[in-house]
Amino acid sequence: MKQFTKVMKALSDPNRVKIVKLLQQKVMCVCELKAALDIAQPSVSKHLKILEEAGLVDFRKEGLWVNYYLTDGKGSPYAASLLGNLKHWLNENREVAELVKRAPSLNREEICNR
Amino acid sequence: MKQFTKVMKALSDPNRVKIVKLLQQKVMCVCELKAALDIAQPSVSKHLKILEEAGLVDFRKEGLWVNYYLTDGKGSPYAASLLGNLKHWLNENREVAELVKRAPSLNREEICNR
DNA sequence: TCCATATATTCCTTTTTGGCAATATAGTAC
DNA sequence: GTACTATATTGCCAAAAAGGAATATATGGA
Repeated sequence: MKQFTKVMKALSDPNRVKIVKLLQQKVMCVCELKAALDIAQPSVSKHLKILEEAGLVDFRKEGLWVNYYLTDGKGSPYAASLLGNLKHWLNENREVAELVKRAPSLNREEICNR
Repeated sequence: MKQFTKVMKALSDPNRVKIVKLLQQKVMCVCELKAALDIAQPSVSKHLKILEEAGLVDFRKEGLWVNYYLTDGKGSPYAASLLGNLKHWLNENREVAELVKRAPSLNREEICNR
């Protein structure tokens, strides 16, 4: 039950849903997500932790950067199912569409360190 | 986006998930759900309203009773998908299994009015 | 070693949520 | 009309959650 409600709660926040939609495009570090969402860095970190604990995202440390990516859902059938559905859900949403369109042009070297 | 997060939020609370699992068994009134969940009546009503606004449940007034049932999901593709998945999800959960097992023996005439 | 950078954690504030008691509303029976 | 019952709404409190500023940690380079 807890495993299920964690996935639901993780996806009940718009910024976390946006993070998922962004990570569908490419692996991203915290400061790229911060730039895309325009919220404070600690908020991004906190959201990512919630998504991670729900089994929706995972990360790899690479140098100074921490690269986040969507899981394959192996850790949670609920996460797997929702991630699958979210591949096509919300693509027509204006806000999401704009975020996603801008995602490829995000460049961490330009964005971070300011 | 709001339509989606509403469904997620509605299903992020254990008592609301239990209500869905109970309504999979049969149409139930508020006091039956109150008895099954062992929480106060206003809490049940509030949970039901949240589920209703997410498009997960609907109701029919019949005399004094208000009978709640799961929607067919026509109102929301997200609700439809989750309701579909919840037909098989969580059936192995101990708490849910016990609730579901007891659901058929709930008798509103006996339970209410006390 | 010291400095700079990317991220995580802590702390605090504001908002939201879940719970219940009390009250209001709606329907039924008399 | 009154009395009774099922449910909804209101009001309040405590706990949880989201936000950000400040601080701590970790890594890389001089």
